[in-house]
Amino acid sequence: MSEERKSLHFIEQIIEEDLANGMSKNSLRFRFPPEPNGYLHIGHTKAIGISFGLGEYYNAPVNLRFDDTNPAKEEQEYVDAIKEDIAWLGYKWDKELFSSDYFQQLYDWAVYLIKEGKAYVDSQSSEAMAEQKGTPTQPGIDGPYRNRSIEENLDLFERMKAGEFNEGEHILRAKIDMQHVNMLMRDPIMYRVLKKHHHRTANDWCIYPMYDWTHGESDYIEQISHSLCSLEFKPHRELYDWFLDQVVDADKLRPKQREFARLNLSYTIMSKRKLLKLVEDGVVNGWDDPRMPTISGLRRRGYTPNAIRKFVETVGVAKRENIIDVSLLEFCIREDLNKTAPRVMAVLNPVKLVITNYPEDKVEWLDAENNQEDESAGFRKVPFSRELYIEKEDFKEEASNKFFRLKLGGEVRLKNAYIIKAESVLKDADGHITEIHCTYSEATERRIKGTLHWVSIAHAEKAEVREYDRLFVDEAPDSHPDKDFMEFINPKSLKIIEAFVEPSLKDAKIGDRFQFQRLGYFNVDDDSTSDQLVFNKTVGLRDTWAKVKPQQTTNQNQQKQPQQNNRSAIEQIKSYGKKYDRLPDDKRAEAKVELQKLAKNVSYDEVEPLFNTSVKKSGTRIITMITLGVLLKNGLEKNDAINDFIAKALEDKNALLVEEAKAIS
RNA sequence: UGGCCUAUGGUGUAACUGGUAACACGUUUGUUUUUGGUGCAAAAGAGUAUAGGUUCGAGACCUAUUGGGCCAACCA
Repeated sequence: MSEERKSLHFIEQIIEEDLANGMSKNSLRFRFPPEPNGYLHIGHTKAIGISFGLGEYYNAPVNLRFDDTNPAKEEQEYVDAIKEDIAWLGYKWDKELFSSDYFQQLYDWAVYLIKEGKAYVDSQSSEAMAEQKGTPTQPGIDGPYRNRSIEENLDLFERMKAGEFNEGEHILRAKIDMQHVNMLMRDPIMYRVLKKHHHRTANDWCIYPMYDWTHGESDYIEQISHSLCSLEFKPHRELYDWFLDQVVDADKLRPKQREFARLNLSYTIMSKRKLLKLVEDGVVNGWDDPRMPTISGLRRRGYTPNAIRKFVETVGVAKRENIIDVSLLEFCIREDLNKTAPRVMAVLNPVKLVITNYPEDKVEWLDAENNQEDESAGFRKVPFSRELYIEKEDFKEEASNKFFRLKLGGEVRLKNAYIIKAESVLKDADGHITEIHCTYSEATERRIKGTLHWVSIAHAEKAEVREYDRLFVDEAPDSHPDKDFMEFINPKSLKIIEAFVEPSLKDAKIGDRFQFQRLGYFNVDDDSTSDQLVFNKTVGLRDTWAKVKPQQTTNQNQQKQPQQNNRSAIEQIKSYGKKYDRLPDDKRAEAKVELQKLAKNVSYDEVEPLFNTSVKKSGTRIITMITLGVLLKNGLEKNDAINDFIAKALEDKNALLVEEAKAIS
């Protein structure tokens, strides 16, 4: 009946509008333009998801364009890695292109601009140019070379291209306006001399175009309809349009740049430069370290393309700064893996358990369900014997009845096997438990509260398990102006464990994903070999028990109060105004106390404007009255404005207001 | 001493373009369960930064204020 209309995000709305205004659906075309100077990270997946997602939604082509205009930083290795990552995410690009494909066209256009008197060669030092450029609040001034003749500019530019000059001697600038309010419009640089080998054009060029000169023109050459980028490029739009104005043909499609807020994830960083530092300083073991927020890191960690795509879809597209909680990412991967990952038993922190009434040489191969979420997953056999490992955490000699696990005299179910009862323990000289002695019962139909996972010691495979914690201990490590992000590195982000896993895992292949029951999701790491299994912990299961038991620190998201502490007292008082008269009695009393405290830090000048508050906003008038009361008590003299305000309040319909007014009249 | 962008539960996004705030995560509770997982059900949590205005009616429009972000690389 009611067609479920998916609400469109603002970029889709812009496109819909363009379509409605006559743009053909066939001319829709997008692009994703990474610079091949590093690996793609989770932040890029948002940009990828938007452009490629739009391509899928409108059935329009999406180009993959490498923005390779700075040979000093770019390498083929990164080109290859980026392609691998995008393909892994499951997106298909239409054409693979490079900005360097357009170097000749860009050069020709630059010559044209010079001939039109819209570009010139500047021969000053970068310092001198920076000085003339002014600041955001101060206009720039024209440089001495700004009015060189067209002939001289043409000659110089040609010689720049021919390699006659060293880096830094000359540059080509657009001639726009040195007084422009937008810094980027103050004669931006179009070309610089760079005597560097380029990963694709080798030594064909020794002048390279700058981003602004390249990007819009490349979009135009490719006939990109909507060029989407992150918010920090907003000021570039004006220049993007200016450069386009110089070359566009009215018959051809003119690209539009639009900007969205980039993705930020709590407890991590997204800057390529900073990620590179983590790699170079050996904080992590490479770009694909499972702790890295790179796509390759997440892949190695065991994340699935589906989960990442779901995540990007869930965070949405808007224009305000955001920090998304990692718990959302974790939710997405759990949701996916829960449906697909085979269940398996592994013990990470073992303690030996002996079933005293089970024959010593007996072995049973029991049926275990592979995945109860997936009927087709079937069953496997797991070996059961007299001596097992269970998790240390799953046994306590004594515990409250909130503890559903094994305790002396208590019963518990062994997953896929029998019910056991703990009878006694053996301890070493230090009092550590070395063995738990139990008896078992084959009557498994009974209701039993706890179920434990286990492995048979004789049959278990040893495996290395790598457990990861977040890389940073701060929610936003690179947002502190006075502190370096490296200060927040979590020294315990990697924990290597010798674990025991059930024998069916012997044949696990690199990349295989499992749920270790009751523990979490794990995948087989690239380092795994035929004699040594290595697992990464992708993410733990949701663990409501962990919240109940006394937590020893770790970085729990401590509930932070709405940070109004740094807001001024009057601002805080005002925020009470909205709700004050709707508060229940007890809360209102508390609020009043708080208000009176805040009022001590408020001056009369701050309160007076509130006297004009419209009659219908009684809450604001009440809090104003209370604040005023405090001021009067502290020696403020009544004046006409105050008397007026009180007099009006006394006649008001609102009983609370009348009451407060009476109190100080 | 500027310009541009932005402001909705703890977090992220919605609100059919002006009709009284919804969805997801997170949290809590109940239930199911041979995973303290999953599933199912429910609850709490914002009155939309502040003030003024337009309007019968504003989260949405206008004005001012406040907070946050971006802009001065021969980087992208």
